[in-house]
Amino acid sequence: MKPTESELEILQLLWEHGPLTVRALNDKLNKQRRVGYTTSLKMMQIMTEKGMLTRDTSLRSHVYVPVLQPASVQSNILDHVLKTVFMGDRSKLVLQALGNQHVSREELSELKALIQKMEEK
Amino acid sequence: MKPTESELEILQLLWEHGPLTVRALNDKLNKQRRVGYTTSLKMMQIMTEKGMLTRDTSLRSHVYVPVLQPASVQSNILDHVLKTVFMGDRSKLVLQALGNQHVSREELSELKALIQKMEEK
DNA sequence: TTGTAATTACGAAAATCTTCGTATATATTT
DNA sequence: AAATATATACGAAGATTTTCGTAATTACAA
Repeated sequence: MKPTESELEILQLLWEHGPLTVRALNDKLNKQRRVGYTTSLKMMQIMTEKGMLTRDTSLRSHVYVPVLQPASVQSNILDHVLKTVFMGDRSKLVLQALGNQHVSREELSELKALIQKMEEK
Repeated sequence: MKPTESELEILQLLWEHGPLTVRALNDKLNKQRRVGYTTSLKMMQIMTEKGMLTRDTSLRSHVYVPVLQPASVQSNILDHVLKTVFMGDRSKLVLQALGNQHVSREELSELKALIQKMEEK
C-alpha cells in the first residue's frame, strides 16, 4: 500500500481537514497548485478502488474518508526511506533529520524524555 | 535532482561498492531482483545524461561513478518526506524513526551529544 | 582469419501515473 | 418546464519510468 505523490497530497488534506467532497478537496488543492476538478475526482475514485479511501454515496456529492491513518503511512514510508536511501542506518537518518534545521526547545525536551525512557530499558 | 526508485537502487550499490562497470553492477542488482543487463545499462546511461553519474570510457567496459554524495541525496529526500508525509512536523518524524525499533547504546549517546550541542546554541 | 563472446548505443514497447474532455445524470433556478 | 449549474463515470491522451530487443562495435579464442 504505497501512495504515489499525488495520492499523498490528497491524503494529507483529508488528514488535516477531515472527510471532504471532491469539490472541497479540489478547492484546497488549488491553493497549492492548479488542478482540474475532474482530475481530483478521478484520483479519488482510483484511491477508492485501491482501498485507500472510502466514500459515503448517500448524498449527491460523495464524501471521501481516508482509510489509512497518518501514523501508519508515515511509518511505512519512513521504513522504506530507511532501507532505500539510508541503507538501513537508522541513526544516520535521525541525525540527518535533526542536524540541519532548527529544533525547538520543546522538541528537544521531548527527545530527551524519549531517550531517557529508552535508556531505562 | 530527484532520483527515481530504480535510480536509488543503483546509487546505493555504487555508494556501497564504489565505481562499477555495468556488468558488475548488474550482478549485484540481480542478488536483489531479476534485471536484464541492458536494462541496467540503459538506466546508467540515462543517469549519466541527467548528470547523476559520470563514467570513465577509456576502457572498453565503462566504469561508472556517482556524482551525488549520499548525505546530499539523503538530506533532499528527507526534507521532501518531512513536507509531504509528516506535514513539516520534524519531531514527529524523529520520534517515529526512533520509536519502533531498537536503538543501540552508541546511537543513544551520539544522540545525547547532539542534543547537548543544540541546547548550547 | 573466422567465429564466438561481451560491450555499447539506441529505439521502442510496457507499465505506471497524471491529467482532462465528454457524456450522462441529478439538482437548482428562472 | 426549460435552461442552467453541478456531480459522477469513464475513456483516453500525455508524461514519466522501466524494461528489453536488436544492431553495431570491439575483444577474444579456435
